[in-house]
Amino acid sequence: MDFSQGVPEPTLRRLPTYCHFLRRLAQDGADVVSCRQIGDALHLDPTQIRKDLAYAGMAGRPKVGYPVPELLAGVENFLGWNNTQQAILVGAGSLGTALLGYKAMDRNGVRIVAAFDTSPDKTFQAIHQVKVLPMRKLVDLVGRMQIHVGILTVPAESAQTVCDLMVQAGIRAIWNFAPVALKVPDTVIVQNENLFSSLAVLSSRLQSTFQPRTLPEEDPS
Amino acid sequence: MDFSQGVPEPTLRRLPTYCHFLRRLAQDGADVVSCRQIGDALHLDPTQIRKDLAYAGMAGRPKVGYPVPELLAGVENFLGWNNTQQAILVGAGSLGTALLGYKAMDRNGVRIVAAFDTSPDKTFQAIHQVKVLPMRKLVDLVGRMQIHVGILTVPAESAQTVCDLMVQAGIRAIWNFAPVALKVPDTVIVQNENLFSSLAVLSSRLQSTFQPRTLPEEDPS
DNA sequence: TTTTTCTCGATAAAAATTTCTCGATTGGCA
DNA sequence: TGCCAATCGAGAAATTTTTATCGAGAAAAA
Repeated sequence: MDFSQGVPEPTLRRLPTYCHFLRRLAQDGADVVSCRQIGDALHLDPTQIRKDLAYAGMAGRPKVGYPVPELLAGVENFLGWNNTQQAILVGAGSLGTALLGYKAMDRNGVRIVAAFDTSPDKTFQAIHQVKVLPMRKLVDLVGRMQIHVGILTVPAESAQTVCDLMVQAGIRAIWNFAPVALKVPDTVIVQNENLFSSLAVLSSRLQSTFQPRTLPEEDPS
Repeated sequence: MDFSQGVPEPTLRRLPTYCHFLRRLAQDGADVVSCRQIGDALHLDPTQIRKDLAYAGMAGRPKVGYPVPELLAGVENFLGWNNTQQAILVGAGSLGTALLGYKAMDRNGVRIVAAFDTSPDKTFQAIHQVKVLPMRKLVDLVGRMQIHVGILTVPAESAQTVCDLMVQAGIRAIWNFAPVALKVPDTVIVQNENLFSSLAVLSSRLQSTFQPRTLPEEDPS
């Protein structure tokens, strides 16, 4: 397996799906699982799954498959989900609030320890048991608690400003929900998440079922 | 340009980003824009942008670029954002609530006209001006209002059941936030959105900056 | 024990996507 | 007018990702 280029992003994106499925399998008490089974359940090609798992360093046994507990632990470990990263969230709007409410976050490698917002209505309140603090506390808290992950759920206009603040505070990785290309030093990782990208794929596909985009064979002019 | 295979998904995912940028340009009163400019702003390759725009059927002029208003209108039209689809949302949890609060949804081709939830605490309330109804009203409302888009923000356990209900009601496209591979007839479009996929890429990358995954050159045993 | 069947692992082929190259077109400027 | 610089558009090349093929290993069945 070629690791020189790092693990492909599509592989990384599929691994959490496997985790979720494996957790359920483990709960049901399954000992082993084959790529075929995973593929059937997840509508994916077994070969691809085998390759993804190989990237994560997992090996199986012919005719048997992979031992479920080891596989789950291995993939979670590979994704860094066993030593949970502490994170801060900036922007306690509706999306920010939703993320604060996600209990599952803990089991997915990230724990939000504090939120920040500019609105005085929100600061010093708690949302889903997480305290919301004013922005001026950010740099100090991040530095003191050695936090590496920042979640950015502010409007597009303020995204770069907040991003700069995060970088200044020592944040190493930013999960960015603002539809903006952030400028950061190349020591900082930015992972963009744009919900509307996904929605665009949907509505574009839906539209083309109504009026298929056909290319004229010959120009009939 | 080859349309026989349809528009590539990566292209579709980038188009909304262009829209967002173009809207700001249009507000600032820019007449024309070149791929270079867009690329600089969005950290993308100009050639790729040119190709994406060509897929959307847009043409520019050498030395000048693309006229901003036409380009914006053209891309929005291509994405089906000018004739907004009505949608229902099922699962008024924290994520569902966040989506209901997204004012921007309207400008992105989808308007949520009703929400559904099993919890009696939530039904017949309104969240962000959208009424929450009990599940039993779903089939009738979808049929009566000729709604084609369903947004699925329920827990994994109930996702397939709700999905079946949507399909039965006549939904043609499902935006699925549950980490489950839904089974649907192949006339129905499913667009999966898994926030944790994105988070996994982030945490995996972050982890490898701490302890790079190196492949041993030679086995030193 | 031998055969059959299933699954992994590695390699190769195919497909999709991104990046590069180059000629053509257009506006600005001397 | 004629040259220069910028940009598009199309095709080629390179890269990445997915899918297919095949041999080997291991359990189950004969």
